[in-house]
Amino acid sequence: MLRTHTCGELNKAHIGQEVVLCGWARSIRDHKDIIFINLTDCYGWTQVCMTPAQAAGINKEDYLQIKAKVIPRPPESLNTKIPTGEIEVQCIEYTIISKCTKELPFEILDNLDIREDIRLKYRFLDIRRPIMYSRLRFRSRLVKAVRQALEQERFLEVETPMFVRSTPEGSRDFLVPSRIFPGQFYALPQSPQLYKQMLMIAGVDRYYQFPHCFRDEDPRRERQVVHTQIDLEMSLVSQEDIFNVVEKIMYSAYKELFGVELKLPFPHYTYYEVMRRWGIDKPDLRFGMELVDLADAIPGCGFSVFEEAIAKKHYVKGIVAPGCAHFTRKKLDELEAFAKTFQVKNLFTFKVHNHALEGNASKKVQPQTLQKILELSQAKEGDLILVCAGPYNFLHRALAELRKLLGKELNLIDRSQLQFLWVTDFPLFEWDEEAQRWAPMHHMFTMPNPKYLDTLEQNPGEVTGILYDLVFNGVELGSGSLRITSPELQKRIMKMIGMSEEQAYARFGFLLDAYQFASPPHGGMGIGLDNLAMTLLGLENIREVIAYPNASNGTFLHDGSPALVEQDQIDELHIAIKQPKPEPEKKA
RNA sequence: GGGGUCGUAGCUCAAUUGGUUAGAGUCCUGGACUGUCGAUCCAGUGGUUGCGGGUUCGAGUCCCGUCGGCCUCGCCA
Repeated sequence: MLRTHTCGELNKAHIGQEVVLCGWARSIRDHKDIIFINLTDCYGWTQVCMTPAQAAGINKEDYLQIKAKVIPRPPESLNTKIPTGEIEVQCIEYTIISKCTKELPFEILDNLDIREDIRLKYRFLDIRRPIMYSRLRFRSRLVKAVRQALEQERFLEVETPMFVRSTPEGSRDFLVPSRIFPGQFYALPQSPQLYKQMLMIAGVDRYYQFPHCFRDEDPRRERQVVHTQIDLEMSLVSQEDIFNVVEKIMYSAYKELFGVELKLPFPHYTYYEVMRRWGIDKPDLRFGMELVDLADAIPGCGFSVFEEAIAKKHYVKGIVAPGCAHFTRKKLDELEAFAKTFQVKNLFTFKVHNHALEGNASKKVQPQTLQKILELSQAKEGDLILVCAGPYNFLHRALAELRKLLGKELNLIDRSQLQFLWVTDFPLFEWDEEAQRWAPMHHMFTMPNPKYLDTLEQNPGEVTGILYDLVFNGVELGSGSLRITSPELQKRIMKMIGMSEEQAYARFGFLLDAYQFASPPHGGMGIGLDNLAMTLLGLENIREVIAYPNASNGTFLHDGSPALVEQDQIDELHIAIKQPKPEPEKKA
């Protein structure tokens, strides 16, 4: 090794020793007769003292190897903020191993406020910042804790293919053209789903992996085109068995990372219960403001918007914003505009004033209705009631987002709480308006709840699956299901979503075949690792926990991909590039 | 694909109603200074105002287009 110690480990015990340290010169403080340099590596930093003659020619971020003697600091110069703060090292001799010859695009500081694309382009400098290194380390420890918990439970780590058959269902595939077979393509896996199922058929019994998953969809704050999962699958299990294992994983992670012992088991709620009470399948239970169903107040209310909603079997529901009756017209307009981004057509507000309701819609409904709304909502003096009328999905989404927004703005969230929960019994299908057919909510290999087995086809919308999500503080960490292992049942499901047997075999023949060779019943779960790391750190940008993330347009700024390639390479792949037509020149 | 917002020195920002030579902090360079620790003090370098058009006597500022960042809706079994 070119060093005897790291820059973070020297302390009083080393005083008098001669050591060799390597690191970057992060801060150079010249006091004429003595020069201080913070020699830094990812483990910390050590103050190096140099004479003016020695320090000549050293620039910030030069990479140095320093032979030095460990000496105590003068009592008035102790630095209690860092572990090495009781000592410093007196430079004996040094080598500049590598010069920093360019001006830094930004300073290597933890509290940095610059455009993110610059950080992404110079990611190697960004990661030199201690806060970024600590996030990578956090993630590494998280993976280690999860792995330990899984190994403890006799899971076997198995890698699944990175080149797979394209499955046009679900999200868009990334495709890789075949050189050897013109016109044929590999796909990068959206998830290892089918391959882990086949591992169960293979008798692996308990599988896990931290696979990369590729989805060619527009990225988001909490989403990447390439993300990492904690993926697992188990044979011979009930839903509860999987919950147990995942709870152990989360327990292990919390213990390792925060020294906190989570309370197990996590509570369970059904999908329809969380939708009814919080309007969303991943509710944040750290604060109240549950949705209130106002349907009972509507008959005879005199307001056509409400009455028509009920007549159409839509909903009229609301939430109570505590102490918000003072909101200005402008603020209420903002809330309405916010709600409308979620495709509801209206938002009505009622202020509780002198134990009566006032507000934009209060004159449109009968007085007895107002009284009923007040009772149903249990709103108190000074509260604001926000009411929406509309179809199930849009209405619940809008109210849930309003609840989330107000919970944040009104500071209602108790940040000391760790609200894990399981959401179970999701519907198996959802109606695809565009395609005019039923589509699987999760994926088509999900086991329906047994009680619907005889009547699947009669009312697909009511069928629930053995299908569950793990939710934490309003964030969906992962989802999973028990799988269909019967080829007959699988065929029925495929037929229900409008897939002919021919199509099914063309796409999934390998899996359907496999299930004809006898399979143990099995199920599993996938948890988004990036998302989990971000959430546990309380961050809101997934790129902060990924070494080389993509920017929000899906490009990678650290190496400039995607990029053009040589025509030869394209020719070898037997493909032609169809350039978008250039815009016609505008007349002057 | 839609909407919002931003783009001025390496970085973070300012620049009055469209009006003189586009400023400040920081970084960098040089100098001063026995103890700093994101040192301090002094001086200096540093600009195609993202790019292309247009309006105007005059554009960082107004208009059109375009490119890029971030957020968001759609999308994401």
